[in-house]
Amino acid sequence: MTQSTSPETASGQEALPRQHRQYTIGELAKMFEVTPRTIRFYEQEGLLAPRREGQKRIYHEKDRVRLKLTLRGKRLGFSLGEIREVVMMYDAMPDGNARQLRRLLEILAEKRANLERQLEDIRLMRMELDDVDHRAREVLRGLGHEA
Amino acid sequence: MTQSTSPETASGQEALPRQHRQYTIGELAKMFEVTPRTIRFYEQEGLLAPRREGQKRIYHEKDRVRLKLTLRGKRLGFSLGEIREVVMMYDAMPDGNARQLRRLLEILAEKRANLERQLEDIRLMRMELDDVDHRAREVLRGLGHEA
DNA sequence: CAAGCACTTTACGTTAACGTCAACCTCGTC
DNA sequence: GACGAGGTTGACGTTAACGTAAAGTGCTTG
Repeated sequence: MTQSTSPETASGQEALPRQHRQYTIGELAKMFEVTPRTIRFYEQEGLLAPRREGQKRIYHEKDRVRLKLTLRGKRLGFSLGEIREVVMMYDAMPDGNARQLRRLLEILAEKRANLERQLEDIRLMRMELDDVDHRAREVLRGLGHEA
Repeated sequence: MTQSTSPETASGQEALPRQHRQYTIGELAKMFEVTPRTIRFYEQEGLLAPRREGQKRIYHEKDRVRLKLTLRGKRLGFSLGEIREVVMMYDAMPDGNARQLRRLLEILAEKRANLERQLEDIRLMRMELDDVDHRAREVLRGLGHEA
């Protein structure tokens, strides 16, 4: 179940030249287990900018990667706004002026600091989980022996 | 600035026996850089249960630790509900029945899995930040030389 | 051609996690 | 005894990140 879109979708795609692969909104949605609504929302927030073919949105590799990064950022607790900051500046880099670039470096430093703190938080949280786990198991053992 | 409450607050506390330390809501708030409102909200959500002295809330070490854990959980993206699940079950452990304990172990496993994924996310995110960083620096160097 | 499916826009609804404001107590102190 | 610094309880406001429902477009399939 949940076929996902890895096996050729039995449409007109054979040994696709890779990189030119296109996706519909529904395909991307299944791929990442989000709803189309979410994807449209990210577009509205300036995180994606798929081409249009008539009305319909057409997504390419670049869009897919962006979505992937966006979701990863979300899992790490970044807001869509923060994610946009980095992603957009990254795109604007080649012709970016010095001020923009420095600003980008600043943001990156912030993010990195954030990640480091999260690492520490995870370390601590793990220890506490271990602790609770041990206690729970011990109590369970106790229950087993007494009954 | 931001005196925080580490130095004796010049009240009636001298060489405090540690552990019996009490806190007002405002003290805790400053300590953790949250507002009193936030702390009251956490209480309302069942995450804290300070004693009362008349009207006023009095917090002890245990409450402080709980708040600390709660905020750490938040930084890791857990919802208050999730945090409550673990914290409350932890408190109910000693006299917990087997089913409850097993349920607790389940939850812990979930949380741990979550943390592992976050670790991986952080690893990847770091690499990408490094990448963007390098590119930005290079572009900056280029700008310096040409002008 | 009618039905069904995937897509579209528009717009209002929802939830979590607080912020903000009003109106009130209760100290110590000037 | 007025006052300011903290504390208290409502109660309503706000923001982010979507969910959900309505109403329409376009293809292809029985």
